[in-house]
Amino acid sequence: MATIRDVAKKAGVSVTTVSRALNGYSDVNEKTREKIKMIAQELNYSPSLLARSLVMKKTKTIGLLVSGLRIEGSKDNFTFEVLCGVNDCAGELGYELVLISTDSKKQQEKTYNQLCKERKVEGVILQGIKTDDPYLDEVLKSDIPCILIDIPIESDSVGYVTTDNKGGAQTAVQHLSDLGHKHIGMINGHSQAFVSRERLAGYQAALKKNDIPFNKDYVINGAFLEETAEVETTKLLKQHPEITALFCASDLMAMGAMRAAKKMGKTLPNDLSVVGYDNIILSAYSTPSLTTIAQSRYKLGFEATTLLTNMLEGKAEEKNKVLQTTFIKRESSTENHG
Amino acid sequence: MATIRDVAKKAGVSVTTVSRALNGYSDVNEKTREKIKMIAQELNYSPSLLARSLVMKKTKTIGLLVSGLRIEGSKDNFTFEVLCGVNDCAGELGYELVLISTDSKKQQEKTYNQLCKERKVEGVILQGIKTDDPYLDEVLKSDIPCILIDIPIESDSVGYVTTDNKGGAQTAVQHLSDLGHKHIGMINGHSQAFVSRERLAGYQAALKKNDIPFNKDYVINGAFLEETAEVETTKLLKQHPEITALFCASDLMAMGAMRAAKKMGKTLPNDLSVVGYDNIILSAYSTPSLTTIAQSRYKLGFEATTLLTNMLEGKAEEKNKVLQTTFIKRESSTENHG
DNA sequence: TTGAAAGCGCTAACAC
DNA sequence: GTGTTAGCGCTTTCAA
Repeated sequence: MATIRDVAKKAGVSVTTVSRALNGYSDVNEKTREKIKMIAQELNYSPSLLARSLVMKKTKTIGLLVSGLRIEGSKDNFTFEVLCGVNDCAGELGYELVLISTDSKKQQEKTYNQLCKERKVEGVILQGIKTDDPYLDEVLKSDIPCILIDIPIESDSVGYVTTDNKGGAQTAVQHLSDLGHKHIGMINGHSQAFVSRERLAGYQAALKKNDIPFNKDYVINGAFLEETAEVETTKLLKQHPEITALFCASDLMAMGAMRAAKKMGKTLPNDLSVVGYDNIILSAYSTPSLTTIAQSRYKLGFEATTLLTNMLEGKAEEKNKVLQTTFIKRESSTENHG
Repeated sequence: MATIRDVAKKAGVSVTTVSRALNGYSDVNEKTREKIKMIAQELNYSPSLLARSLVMKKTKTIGLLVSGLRIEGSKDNFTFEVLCGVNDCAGELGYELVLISTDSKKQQEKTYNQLCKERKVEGVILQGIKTDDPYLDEVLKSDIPCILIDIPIESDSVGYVTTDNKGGAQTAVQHLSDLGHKHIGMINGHSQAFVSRERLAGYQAALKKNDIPFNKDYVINGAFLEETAEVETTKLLKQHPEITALFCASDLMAMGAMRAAKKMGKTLPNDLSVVGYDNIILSAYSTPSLTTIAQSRYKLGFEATTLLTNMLEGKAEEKNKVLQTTFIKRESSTENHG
């Protein structure tokens, strides 16, 4: 591995000059610069980002900290699409990206701060964390700039990006109401998710607006899991056969819910209208295809990175961003025939 | 940020001792070690991996170099699942993971060697690269240890991991033949993919074994894209209405092929049997669900990492691994009714 | 069992 | 314009 010294020696100049030449400083003779560039190329030299970071105390690196990076994630692709967004934005802005994944086991070994300081990431984007995760406290106490995805908390060093979950949910339920449904159930995620609370609020708001009384027995948790949603939906529909429509807090749970309904002998969407949330790939391919609220995970990642780098570079802008959702009508919702 | 010096000062010892104490060397008084550990914790000290790597000339970091990390990848999840496998294995073995993504634009700016040397990755896993990509030459010339995914090339510093593509394809086509199909088309990927060549070989082998003549007009390329496959399938089926079965080199293309058939008024699987390759999530949810050859992208990533770290640690083992596939029967294939 | 000193590859004051 | 020097935070000889 050629170092800066090798280049300097061969060019007959000092390492300083090489450094300056290669980094585009103006106070260096153009001829010298050319020569140095030539030699650098000859020697196949590339500067060590390590050494540079050490002396500059800047790594130009951000970390994407994912809690629970698991293969199951491929069903909704949340993490992957966020990653794409982060990667694209970071790339554009010249930041390196390191992927930090943790799970409860790892978290016992290393604190959030350790994880970040070790690798000298300048800032962090946090995805997939529950509101009762101990890391969240650490994040808020830490002075490492951080953007939370889908957790609307803000502090000096912490911002967030999320979508208009309440609005999205409201749109979904309004749609069902517009179709004439009066008995609308909800399959929510879990209480440790902000988005679940918001989506529930949206559900309630829509009911209220349409003078439909809120019945708490109509709302169950599916843990954002397809299987759990299937099981819970079966229970719900058995207990409340008057339900003709379901709003699910995720498309994946909607898949489970639809399967449950089918297994009970219901015909979709005639016997049961279902609206999901997310617009995952599957939702366009299922039978019936799923009416849903689309949110762009990619944008979530991209905007998170924009916010984070703004923070890092001291640009005094907003530290949070709320993205809008889009309603997508497909086959799984239809007029109330009940 | 507390440094090793801060700890040393507070503990009243030299930095050398702190280093030794914290890194578990035996030649340090246990009492001193305890004291140092205490103080380190107090100061919230975590050693700078940067500085350590610089002096040790070891980063314990591997890079996952992905060519074309794009949101479209969420349809087949190839990259994501490989990433999960790499991440899990790297985590187990104590390696850091950096994600390096390139595209043709970036490649003009930086060579493969630059990309890797800059970040001081000790080894690389390469995914998503075509056989005519200029990076591939560089990889083979470079002395940076590298594992290629799905490109069976080996050299001193290069190994690979792939699946038994020929065998998988053969199984798929044998299945169609067993169902009585005589006119079996193939939607292949593109010629710049080794897997395409292998799968074609498997297709031909199965035909031969069953005394079905090979007709090159029956094989078309769908570029591994759903839309292209749809367009090309339409042409193929119009030109050769005698075809009753299709083997597709990817599930995604199988989706396109099925859509094409449906649009032509065919009933699936009665008018046309389709077998895919990959076992992506979608294949279980489509209508009809897709018979396919399953390959584990996760294992691909995991095994790649195992091979790579073995190389890095000088363990003289095989530098390649071929994983087996699994045949998965679903609804899209049935007996020849033609 | 501990410490002093050198050095990893680089950048940045400060001279000249 | 260019070189000298110091130092980023750490590990590792070599002495003591």
